[in-house]
Amino acid sequence: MDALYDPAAHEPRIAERWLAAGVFAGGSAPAGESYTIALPPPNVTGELHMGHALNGSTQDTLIRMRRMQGFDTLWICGTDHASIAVHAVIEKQLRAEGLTRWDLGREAFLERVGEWRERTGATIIQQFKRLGCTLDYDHERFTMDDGYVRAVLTMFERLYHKGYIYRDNRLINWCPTCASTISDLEVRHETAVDTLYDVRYRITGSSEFLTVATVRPETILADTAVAVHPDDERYRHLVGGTAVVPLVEREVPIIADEYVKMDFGTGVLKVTPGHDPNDFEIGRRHGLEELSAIGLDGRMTELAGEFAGLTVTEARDRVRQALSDRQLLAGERPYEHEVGHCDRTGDRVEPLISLQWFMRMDELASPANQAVRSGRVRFHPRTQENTYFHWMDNLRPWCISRQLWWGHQIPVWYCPDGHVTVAVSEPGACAACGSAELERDPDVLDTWFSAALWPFATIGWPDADPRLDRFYPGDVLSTARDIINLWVARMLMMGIEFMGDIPFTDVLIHSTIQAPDGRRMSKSLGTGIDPLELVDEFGADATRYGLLKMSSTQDVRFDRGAIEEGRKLTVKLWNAARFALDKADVQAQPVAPGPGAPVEDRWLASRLDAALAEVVRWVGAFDFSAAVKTLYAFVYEFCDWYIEASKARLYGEDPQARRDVSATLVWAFDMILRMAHPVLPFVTEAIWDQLPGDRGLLMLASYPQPQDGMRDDEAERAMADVIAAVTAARSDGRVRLVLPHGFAGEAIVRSLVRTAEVTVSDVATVVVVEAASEDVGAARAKLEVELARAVAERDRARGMLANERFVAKAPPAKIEEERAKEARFAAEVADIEARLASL
RNA sequence: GGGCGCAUAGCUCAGCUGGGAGAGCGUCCGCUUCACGCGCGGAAGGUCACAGGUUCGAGCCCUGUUGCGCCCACCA
Repeated sequence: MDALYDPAAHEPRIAERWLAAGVFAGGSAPAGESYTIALPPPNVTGELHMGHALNGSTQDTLIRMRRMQGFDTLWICGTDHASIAVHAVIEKQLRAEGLTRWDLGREAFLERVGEWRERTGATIIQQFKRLGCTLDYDHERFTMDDGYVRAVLTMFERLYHKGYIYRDNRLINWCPTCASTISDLEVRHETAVDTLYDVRYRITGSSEFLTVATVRPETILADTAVAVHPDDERYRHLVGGTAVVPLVEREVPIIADEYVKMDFGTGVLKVTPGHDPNDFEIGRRHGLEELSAIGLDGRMTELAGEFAGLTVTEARDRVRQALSDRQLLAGERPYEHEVGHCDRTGDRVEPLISLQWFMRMDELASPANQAVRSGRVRFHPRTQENTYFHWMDNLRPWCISRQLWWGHQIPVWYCPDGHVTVAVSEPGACAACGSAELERDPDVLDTWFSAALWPFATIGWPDADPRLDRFYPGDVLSTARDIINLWVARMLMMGIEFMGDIPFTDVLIHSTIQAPDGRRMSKSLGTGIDPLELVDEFGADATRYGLLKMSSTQDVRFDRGAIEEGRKLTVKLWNAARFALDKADVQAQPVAPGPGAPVEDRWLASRLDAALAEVVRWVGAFDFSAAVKTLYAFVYEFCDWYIEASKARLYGEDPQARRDVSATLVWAFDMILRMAHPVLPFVTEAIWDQLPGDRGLLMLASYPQPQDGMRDDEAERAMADVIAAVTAARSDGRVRLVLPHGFAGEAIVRSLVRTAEVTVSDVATVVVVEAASEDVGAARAKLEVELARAVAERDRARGMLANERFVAKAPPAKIEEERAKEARFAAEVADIEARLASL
């Protein structure tokens, strides 16, 4: 074995071997239960970022452990076409060339997207391989491959026929740069400081005015009412009358609506159904006309008269000026409020009325909601369920059509009479009138519409596929918190609707790793840290370890030290293995220490089993940080104590002792490598590789079962004493050891002699009393230690019982507990005293 | 505007149903080269954000304050 472990020299080679084994497809363990995870599909052209690396590490740890435990595992692999995100990237390139997507036209644009995809490729999938992720690469899916498109269109058709999908003229969120609608969830609200203008509306048949406040004077041109609160005494007499909209001189009704806040400004609201979500609702309630002064091109429409053709910002200034000129501007002041922005482009969202496709989700939501409320689907951490419920309880129609080109084109055809035909493949004739003159809806679907099908469209749906029976419903969905509603909620709804069952039972919401300074990791801020650079520098194992250690139920700051710790652990394991391979008889059959084995061997078995049980428990509870820390602590304990202790026998004269300790060491490595493999797959496989005999791939070996029979309290206690005694001796320079009989601690002792700068003659290696010691003094010392400990414990219990208030007020059960403790310690003390006296 | 969460050692974080303040890194001291200096041992370092309250007892429960993060949201 190489003296230095160089991850770069081993990891790619090992990754190749895993891939060649071809066992990631699912179905590799037909006898076992299935265990399925669907990878959240990264964007086609994405690069592996910290979130992917963390999520990949957690999912791979789960998959590897379950595979080793005999489950038939499937980790679904693939990428997302990311409609709007890809548009944003390509159109930015085009802008740099002075072009727009319309200059190219749909076909050329899509060609360009194709080329770009070709060039940047699905590198992210390669990067997952580098991290050691055992995804089902052979069945990689793409949300726009043929089968998947058919699934998406089938879903659209079925939902249309159920009446969940419909076309409507409603107020939608319009992103001017995308030139498309976006959904409510794609709107970010940000604080902005604008100007609030007070504008005067003349009351018809009067010389009086009503003053309304608005931050968007240009929308006055589309006003269709003025509203007051029904209980507002000041204006009650005006309700039913009309007012005149400034500039356009349109007479509009004065209406009463509960929505109006009496205490805001003058308590009078201008109603613009065409450009404001609230006003839209008011308009629908009162049957108001819905006018548009702003067009889909972001410019003022014909309705705006003299302002037609201006951009919104230009129009705002000009309208302000015009109002001012006519003495209709009563005031203006800075105003801080929340403004919607496009999540992708950062543009201010323009609320506009437009004919779009919508999906209502209330009926679909109810069983999905129930699945979580009943606990069939559990979020980890649990608190994240609030996010889910809050959204699910307040669902509004989802605008699913996008005026984009890259994506699933809506499977709807219109005939000249405007009839609608919905079909998965192009129909020959209009379903209503038989006309052959059909034109397909040019719009595409929201990316999240197709993503909602991911857990089952990837394994065969809508066809009958045996994999659907085998791997659906899946088990775990691991993702970031920001797409709980965008994606997780919709997968639950669609899974229940189309598959009749939930797509997974556990939703892992992993932490967001922030930059070391606490800011969000982002390319644009320059705060990003490339996980691949970490892999290059520290190795994939170390990176996985570090990310898992950092992972938590809340956001954490990136800590390079955690990755370094991972590297230390990797190297430590490697070197420990090198020791065993060089010094022990590795041809020995692995033998678990039995009852007659030396105390340090029994201690090792006990500790190893405890650590194993803990790791299994933590991974099962999705606490990867705790799992990984347990592993680290155990490996160090093993190296610092067991390996040191083993040297006495290994380097000693007794051939039988040498054989025994070799058998134990080989056994320990066999166990530790299996145990650590899901977290540190590469280094463990590399070591496994060098063990003698044909063992096959460690990846495919079985995961050890914790066994209570392994626990050996006596050995644990004995070693605890040794460790305590050695530690104390080391620190105060006095070396007075109390060692169990047969304890092979000479290496430690030798080391102590050097450390403490004492000579061998100062060292008393003694035996424990249980071993029928010939050194009574040492045995007495050993018992004294035990006695002191028992007395200390007893005094602690007495401390509680001596507390009068405790006795007076503590619950009886607590007091009982303390009494029992005291009694137990008293008995122990008596026993030890008796044994001391007998010496 | 509503909701959720976080403030514990210089740094990054653990602390389960309230009864002994922890880990890793860093610092300091010492050791060592027969697996590993990517090593070994030890030490120092914390009125657990602040102010109240409940309790015999609070890092943990309650109230408030301050600072930070996130999610949701149709008040011009």
